[in-house]
Amino acid sequence: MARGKVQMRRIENPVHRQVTFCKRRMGLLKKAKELSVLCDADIGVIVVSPHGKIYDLATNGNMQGLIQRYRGTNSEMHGESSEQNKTQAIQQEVLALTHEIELFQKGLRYMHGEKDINHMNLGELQALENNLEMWVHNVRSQKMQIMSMEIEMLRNKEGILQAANGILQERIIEQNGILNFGSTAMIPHAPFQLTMESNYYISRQS
Amino acid sequence: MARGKVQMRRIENPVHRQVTFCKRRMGLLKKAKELSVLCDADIGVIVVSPHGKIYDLATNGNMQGLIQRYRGTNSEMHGESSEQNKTQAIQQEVLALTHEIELFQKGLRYMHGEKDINHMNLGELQALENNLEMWVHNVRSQKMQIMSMEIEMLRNKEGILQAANGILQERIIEQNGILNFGSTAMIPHAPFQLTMESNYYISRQS
DNA sequence: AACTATTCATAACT
DNA sequence: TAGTTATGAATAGTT
Repeated sequence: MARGKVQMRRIENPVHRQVTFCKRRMGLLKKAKELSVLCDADIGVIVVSPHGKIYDLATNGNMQGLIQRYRGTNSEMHGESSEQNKTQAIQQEVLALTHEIELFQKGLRYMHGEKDINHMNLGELQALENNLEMWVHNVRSQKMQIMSMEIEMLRNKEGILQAANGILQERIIEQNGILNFGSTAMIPHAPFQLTMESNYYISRQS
Repeated sequence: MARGKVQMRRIENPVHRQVTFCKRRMGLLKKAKELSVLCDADIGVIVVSPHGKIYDLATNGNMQGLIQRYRGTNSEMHGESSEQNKTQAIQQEVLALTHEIELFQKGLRYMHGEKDINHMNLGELQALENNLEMWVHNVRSQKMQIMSMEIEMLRNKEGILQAANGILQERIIEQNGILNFGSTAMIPHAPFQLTMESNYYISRQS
């Protein structure tokens, strides 16, 4: 927000990230307090740093009570027959999270092949991220290169055949002249039509 | 903060207070999201309006897991522990699954570009999954199809030219016979060599 | 940690 | 309720 617009993505430089974390965390908590005072609202903020350190703010000084209220509205299962219901709810949560993980696995499966992403740490994932960009690019250029070579080879062959064709026609005309044949109409032209647009498909792909 | 400095105390005018609550609440949640993205932090915000309405944000999409972690560090504040003891194993499982999801999110981050995967719901993730599979497949088959058409066209052309070549050579031989020329050695064969392996590059890519 | 040049958030207004 | 604008606040990059 100053000295240049900031991109809304993870700050890669660890020092910058740490400094920004400090500054913005303070700003966030300040904003929360202000909102609480100005509008008489009850606010809780929990911030977990990348290293697992927890910072929190509860404007009424009681985060537990806030969490109670939160859980109360989001899963009307607090209070009465607490234990069994809570266990059930948490089990459902486990189910939901497991399902979510399966979705992620599907999303990732196509790109990591044999390696089990479950056993990759953050560093490996970062490396994977970098490698994938190159991977996609390399596979495509490899395929492109192979097919381009094939096309070039076929075009060369086409050129050779055209030249041969021309020479042969010339020779026939020449021989026709020697024989004093009245016409060259016997030489079929239609099958030798070579004016089709070779670059049509290639140019369309750009 | 605009059009005059605001006093940091409860806004008495109910209308002003409600408007400010709306605006600042949105601002607070935005700031929380930004901090989460920029610094790779995990943030939960709970806002309870004066009328008891609850607004919340969990940057990892899972407030429960966040609360679990929060309680983990402040467990001594939790009072009666029978409940927690009986569900502790499951809660830890939730924690582990939440962490696992975070890893997947990081692994996936490279491919969604601008969109913040932290704020995508399951439906959006499902759509992303489907789209990615189609995306990779479509781009590749599109390119493959175009180049295959080009190759096929060139091969057809090659076939036509070969046929033409054959016919022309026949005709020359025939005419040579008519002319009673001693040999056909004048017809150059080398440039017409057609035995090179057309499928070499194509077969290599499989 | 302190300092600005900028961008951002928002109070008042429409 | 939503949109605009003048102004104060937050903060990114720098020292």
